[in-house]
Amino acid sequence: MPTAKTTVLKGDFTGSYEGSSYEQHPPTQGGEEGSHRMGSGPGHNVTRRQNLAPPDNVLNSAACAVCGDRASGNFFGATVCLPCKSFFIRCTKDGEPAVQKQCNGCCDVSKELRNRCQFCRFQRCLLIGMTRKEKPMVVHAAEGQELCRVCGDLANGVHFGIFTCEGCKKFFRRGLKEHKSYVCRGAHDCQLNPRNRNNCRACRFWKCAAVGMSRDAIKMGRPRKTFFQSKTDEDQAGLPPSYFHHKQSNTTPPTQLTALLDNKTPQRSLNRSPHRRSPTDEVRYPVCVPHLQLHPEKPISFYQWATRSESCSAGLLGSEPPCVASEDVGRSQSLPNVQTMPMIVPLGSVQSASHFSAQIGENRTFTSSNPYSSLFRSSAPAVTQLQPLPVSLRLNTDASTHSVKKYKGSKPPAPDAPDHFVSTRLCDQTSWAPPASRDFHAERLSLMSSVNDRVVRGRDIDGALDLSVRTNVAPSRKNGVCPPSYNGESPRVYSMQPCSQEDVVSLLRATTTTERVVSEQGAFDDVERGIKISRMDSDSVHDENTRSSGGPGWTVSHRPITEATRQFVAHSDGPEDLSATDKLPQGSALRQNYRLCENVSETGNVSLSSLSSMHINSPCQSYYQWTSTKDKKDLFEASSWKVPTTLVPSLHPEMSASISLNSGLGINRASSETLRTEECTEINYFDSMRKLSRDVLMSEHKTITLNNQNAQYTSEHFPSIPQHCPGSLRQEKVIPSDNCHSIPSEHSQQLRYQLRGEKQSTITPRNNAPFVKEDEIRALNDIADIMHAVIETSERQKTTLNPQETPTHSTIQIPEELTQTKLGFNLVKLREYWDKTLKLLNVPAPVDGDFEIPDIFRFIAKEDVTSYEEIKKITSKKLDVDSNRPDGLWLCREEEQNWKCLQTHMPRNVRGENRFPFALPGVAPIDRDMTVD
DNA sequence: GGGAAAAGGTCATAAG
DNA sequence: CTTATGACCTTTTCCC
Repeated sequence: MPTAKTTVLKGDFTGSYEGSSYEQHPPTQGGEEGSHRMGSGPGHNVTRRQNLAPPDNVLNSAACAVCGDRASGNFFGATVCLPCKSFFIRCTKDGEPAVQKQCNGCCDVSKELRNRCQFCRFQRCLLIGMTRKEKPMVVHAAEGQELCRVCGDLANGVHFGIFTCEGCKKFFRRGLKEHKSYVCRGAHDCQLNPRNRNNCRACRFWKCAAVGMSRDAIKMGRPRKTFFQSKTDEDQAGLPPSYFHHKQSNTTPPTQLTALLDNKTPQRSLNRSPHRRSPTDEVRYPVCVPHLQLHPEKPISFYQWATRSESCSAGLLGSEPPCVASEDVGRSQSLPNVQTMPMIVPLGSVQSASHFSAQIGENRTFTSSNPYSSLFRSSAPAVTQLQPLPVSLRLNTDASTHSVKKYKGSKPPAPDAPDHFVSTRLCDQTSWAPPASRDFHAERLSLMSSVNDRVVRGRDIDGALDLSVRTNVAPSRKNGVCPPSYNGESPRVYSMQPCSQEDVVSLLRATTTTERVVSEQGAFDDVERGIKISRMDSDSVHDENTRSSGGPGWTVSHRPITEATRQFVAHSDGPEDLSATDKLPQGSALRQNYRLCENVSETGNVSLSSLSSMHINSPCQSYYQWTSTKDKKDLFEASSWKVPTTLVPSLHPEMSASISLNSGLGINRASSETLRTEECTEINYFDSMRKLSRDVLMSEHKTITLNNQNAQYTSEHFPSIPQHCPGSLRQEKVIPSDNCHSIPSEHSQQLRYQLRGEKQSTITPRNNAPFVKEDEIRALNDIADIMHAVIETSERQKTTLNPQETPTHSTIQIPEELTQTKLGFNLVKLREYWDKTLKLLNVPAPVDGDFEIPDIFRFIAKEDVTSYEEIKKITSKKLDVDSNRPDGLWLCREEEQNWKCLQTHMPRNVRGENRFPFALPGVAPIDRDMTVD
């Protein structure tokens, strides 16, 4: 029988906490930690609200008690208009209002004059009784009552195995259900109480998990009678205390659980191992303790708890990766003992976590913060000698376009918009329609020309233009407002050119917008859009149909997976089952390494570009261990985007310091080299490329990038590598050091196999690879030869030029035809270009059809391959040309799908606590009201 | 099958 | 206008 619905009187807070044992506390002054506060819904009213709402006709005719304008309803305890409601919200948003008295206190606050004096208007609000009712910070439970283990509010039962209030129950359930990935804007140490529990969802969810809420702990139905009857005091020690209220008085001494939760000294011994429990001492309810769920037969560790599917799916571990390897791995003698690995737990949980760790026989240390995150600070002395860091940031143009569109909240470009991936950033900022007054072609030519001298340095080993050529900072921010440094005239290009801190911050803001969307809306919305802001610590977007390149923070990528990719991965040393990463602990280094394996483009090329550029030039490798927003913030503050000159003594002002190589032929193959300024010539550049390519292929120990989460593993198995060797071990190539060594990939492979529970056959990851090493070497040699030919051509051109007109830092111009094509990658034009090159080199060119550059170079050295048809046959790749594309030239089917996806998915307006930005050094926070009406 | 308890659903509401 | 929240309500699950 449904009960009659009650109508709630808006703003009626009377009766809150009536009948409860809450203590009424006056509101705190100045607010509590964190000024951010989510809409907390009816949470401020605890008792069921009465049907006290006046009839609509009464309300409609009522006047605002503040200004006399027509009231819109009852808000904050008074009948007021919307402007006054908003005014009151603004005044009380961050604690006490900041309005100062600058009058005699008798100003007219009528409708017409209400904006004249904020002080008097706010006084009027207070006078009529407007108030924000909040829950008390501390709640005391009466007899028989339990407090919520998460926030301390009154619990109304056991939810997910733990006594919680209704709100936390619902909150936790939502978190699990909706795959939310919350971000703490603080230090993951937000204190939770009934009043501020909505301030930080990340910490609230962490707390929920930390106290043991879990789907595994769900106990449906009626508890067994024997559950209460067969327990001795000792056996009851670890049980939720409320269960004993059914059988005994509430004077039960503190149990292990309550003692830990309340930080009291338990009266019973805490050293009993759960292993000692008699099998007859059946505990039907999982005993939930902080970080551990003890089970009589099979105690599980915090790690096991943390890596349960729900914990992972909820993104719990993504925000602060607490572990590096699995328990199974830990049992191997040849692998690190995870029992002793430091484990990261939420702040305030160290003691209890350590306690229970010891209780079940673990000898593990716990820390509340990433012990590695501060490593870069330990090398801070060099910060005294700083020079601006020529950061090379990359944004995929198409992805940044996505970003803009999403954030702008405007429609995607019209289907007939030409060159949408490029031109949208040049489009009208609100309609996405190409303005008739603008010549896109000319603009792009101008853009390309402006960076032409740098573009050549972005040319990849395979001759393709580096993606960063087409990188720009999207004129982001909502409603078309651009980042502060964006002048609105032409797209700012961040492409192999020095960026100022302001530029970086601008880019950061532009991209973080999307990141926030990703983290807030969850992975699966964005999978549909095929967008991700990659973070090495985040797997928020993960779907078998989408791959994103892992990047140091800001790589925006869109990379659909094709069957060809799967095949490639299957025949490489990557995992056969791409979805296998789901089985790995989220946020763990292993998973990240796995993702490197997945970092395969639709061309079958393994992209290591995300590992190549930025982090090498960064003052430390900490980009790879960004585990939270705070980490990023700290990194900003510590590095100030400068690099110790002692580390990079002679950076080329434009070229950055590193040259990296994507082998394109397999994972775990990368090499890099630093060029000094005087060495930064094209010849040296390509010589280095050639050298690197051979190094990559010839090296017995394929370098594998490990981040600091692997430091523990590294130190145990490679004692010569200091544990504090920051970040990527490939750093050895940048900062030569006797202390840094590369990691044989076999070990990584070994880990993978063990983690997957598979038998490791032979550690020859390339056994099934389609090419043998010699082929690759020849192919890369040919590539290098091609590049040399290009250089020679350029040199010949240079000699014909007037020396005074010769560019000082570049002589190779982008072929004009490339600049006129979509992203410079029009296949027809590109093929023409390459045909010329190949002809120059007297290399058989493909005869027909579309082609993919990597394939060309992969097979070019195979003597038995004489036509592109054979190449296609071997690679089994198909490039579908579809006339439905606006310009009639789909690159592939995925592009078409993306295009259609783009059209069907509208961006969402996102609010909430994850709203960017946090304060960045030296830059004023973004004005959230920065809108264009 | 009844009872008990928690999971799960609904929707008014605060807040922006 | 959107969103998150949580008090209340309904359904599910399990024990007796």
